[in-house]
Amino acid sequence: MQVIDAAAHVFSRFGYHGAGMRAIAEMLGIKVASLYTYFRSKDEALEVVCRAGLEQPMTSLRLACEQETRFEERVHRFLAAHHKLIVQKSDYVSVYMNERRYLTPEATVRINAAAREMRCNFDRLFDDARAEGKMDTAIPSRMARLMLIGVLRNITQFFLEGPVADIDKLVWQSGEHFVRGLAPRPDA
Amino acid sequence: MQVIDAAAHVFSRFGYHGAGMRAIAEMLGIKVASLYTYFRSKDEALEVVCRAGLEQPMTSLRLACEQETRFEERVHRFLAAHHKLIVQKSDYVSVYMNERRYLTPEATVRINAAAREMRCNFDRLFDDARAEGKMDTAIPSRMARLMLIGVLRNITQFFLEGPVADIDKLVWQSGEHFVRGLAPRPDA
Amino acid sequence: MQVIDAAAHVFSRFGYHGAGMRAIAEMLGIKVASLYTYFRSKDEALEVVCRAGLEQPMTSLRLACEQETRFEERVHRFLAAHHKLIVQKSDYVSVYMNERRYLTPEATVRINAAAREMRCNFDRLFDDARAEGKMDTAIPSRMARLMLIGVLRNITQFFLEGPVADIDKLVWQSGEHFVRGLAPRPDA
Amino acid sequence: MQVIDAAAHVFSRFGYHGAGMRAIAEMLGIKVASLYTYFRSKDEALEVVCRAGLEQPMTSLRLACEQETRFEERVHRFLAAHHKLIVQKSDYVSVYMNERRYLTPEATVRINAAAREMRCNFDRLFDDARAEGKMDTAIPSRMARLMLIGVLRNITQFFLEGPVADIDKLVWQSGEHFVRGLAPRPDA
DNA sequence: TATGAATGAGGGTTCATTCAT
DNA sequence: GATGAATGAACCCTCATTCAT
Repeated sequence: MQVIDAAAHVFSRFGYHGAGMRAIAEMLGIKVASLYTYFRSKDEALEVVCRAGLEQPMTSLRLACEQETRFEERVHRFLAAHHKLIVQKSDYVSVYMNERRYLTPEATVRINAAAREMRCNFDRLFDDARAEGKMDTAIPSRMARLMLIGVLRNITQFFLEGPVADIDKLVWQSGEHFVRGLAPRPDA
Repeated sequence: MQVIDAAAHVFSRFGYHGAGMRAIAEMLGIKVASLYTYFRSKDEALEVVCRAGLEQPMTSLRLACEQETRFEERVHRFLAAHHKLIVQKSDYVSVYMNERRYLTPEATVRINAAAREMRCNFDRLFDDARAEGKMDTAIPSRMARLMLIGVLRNITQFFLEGPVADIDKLVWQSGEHFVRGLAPRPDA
Repeated sequence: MQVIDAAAHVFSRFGYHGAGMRAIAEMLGIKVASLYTYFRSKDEALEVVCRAGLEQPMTSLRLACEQETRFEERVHRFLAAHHKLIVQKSDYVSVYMNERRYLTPEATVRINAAAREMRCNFDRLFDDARAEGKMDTAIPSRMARLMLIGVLRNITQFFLEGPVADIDKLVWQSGEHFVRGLAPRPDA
Repeated sequence: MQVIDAAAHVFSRFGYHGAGMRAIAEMLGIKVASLYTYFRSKDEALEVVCRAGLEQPMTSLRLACEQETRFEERVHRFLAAHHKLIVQKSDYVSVYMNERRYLTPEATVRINAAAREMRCNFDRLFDDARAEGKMDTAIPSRMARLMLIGVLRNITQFFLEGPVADIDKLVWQSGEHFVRGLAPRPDA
């Protein structure tokens, strides 16, 4: 097991402040002092995990947009990819979502720079949707973005809180719900 | 300032494990040892805060359902009440949302019992919506509930992460989006 | 035994970096964590000790100058007082002499401010000596001061390095030597 | 740069306990583990540095005594040589003076054996001075030795604590003061 | 009610050192 | 000769908690 995976897992499970270096070390079967061969500090470990937790969904979004042209399909594909991602790497995503606020100020700046790129990708997605006539023009991209992130957060959180039986269905219906909610009013 | 408010604020700001009794005491202008006059342990303080953070939204929901009959209005009123609530008491809500996982196993049981009551209120809301013809019958109540909780979480989180300029608009559009997404397909 | 005495003793014996909080605690018969009731950090403890180690010789010098008028007597009285001081409080003096370089930059500034006052007292001593005709006018006050501090350092160091048999004699002869060395050339 | 020079520099700058192997390695541009190719342990490095720090002044003293016959000149030459030495190799001298107390007991024994030889050289210097009529017969050689060592320590310390403007003058006047202070009383 | 003092446990981190490569 | 990885021990310090006052 990779050292950084162990860190992600432990941070995800116990929270950054609730997690001890000891727990990470034990999970790897090494001694605490040895961890410092792999990262300089707990802070840094958090940053590395957060960066991965941010970049993986970014990749999902980019791929979904590249491989699909229709808005609904893009959304569904993005959410499906995200679902697959959290099944395999939920730790990273959940740490990014729930623990990034404990990043060092400097690390926050660095992470935010990367996050800005993701926002651009979202905005492009919604611009395209509007061009397709799939999106109520009264809804600004920013709102749509915040709400889609909310969907992500929701899926992730329910996945983490305990095994949700039909999470596939939750994912699909969340996507469907999101798309429908965005659609222009039929009477307009 | 109330002792429990201070605890809520500190837990919200630094996370349960990131928060020290010292921070709570300093906020009240008393010494750490004095805190134990007000609660038996840090654990207990968390439970009290979480309970309040759960019950206040419950009240909002109950009131919204009592005072309104139309589904859309109920949702908007609920979200508006929630918005008002987090402006005043965001600490409690955010602690319930983000820190309840650090509750003692026993406390978790107690809190979950209360949470079950809220789930019932949600289910009634959606049963009524279906009766009103405002909700796609293919969507189970449970899904709708999870998604509405997601909306709550989203609003709360964005409020906390920093002052969102037009949060009123986010609240209203989140409600509108939620309602629309739930609506039966026009072609059905 | 006072907590700060223990710190002074341990710093003096093992050096600041060679000394552990454990050693201080053991000397007092308390646990390490309890030390932090008395000072905020090891840094701060060093500053307190250094301050005392600086102020006590300052007092000796002031008293010697107040109680005596003749230069030689002032020097002898000062050295004798210093000798008495290091018999009782050698720890403080030696820490000031040997460990003050490990002070925090901020603490260094604070200590140096106090040290400047002592330099003034020295300068006054030598001005008087010159007026008395006891001092070669070719020797600047600053030089004389540096050399007298050297004498202090010497006495202290020999005291610390192991019991010097006739330290009284060393003190007296150091003083005598210092005074004589300063005297104007007889043929001048 | 020689490995032992780096050790001397780091020990001098941070103190033996304040210095880490890492600092020495970084100064040489190698990794910590590689240091152990050059010495067996930190202890041993300290001993090597101390030995050099002791032997170099010994050489100065021997040369000064060989090349001069008059007492005053010997002292001045010795101090001048010492001054020149600390300009080039202050690290070694300062480590010997300030850090030798952290030597292993066994190393201490070895160093002290070498130091005894230096004491003999001093004693010879003062015996000659007395024969020349340059030294008050009431002052034992041992006292004179302790005081001359004090002068050395003083010069070294002031040099280290920061650039002293006219250190040449301090050196010369220290020597002059030392010699004069030792001289027999004119009325005797 | 309030607190100063004390503490066991544990926090993250650095240390000097070894050893297989 | 050089080093990455590993480690036991120690580092300073903070933690939540108790208790006599």
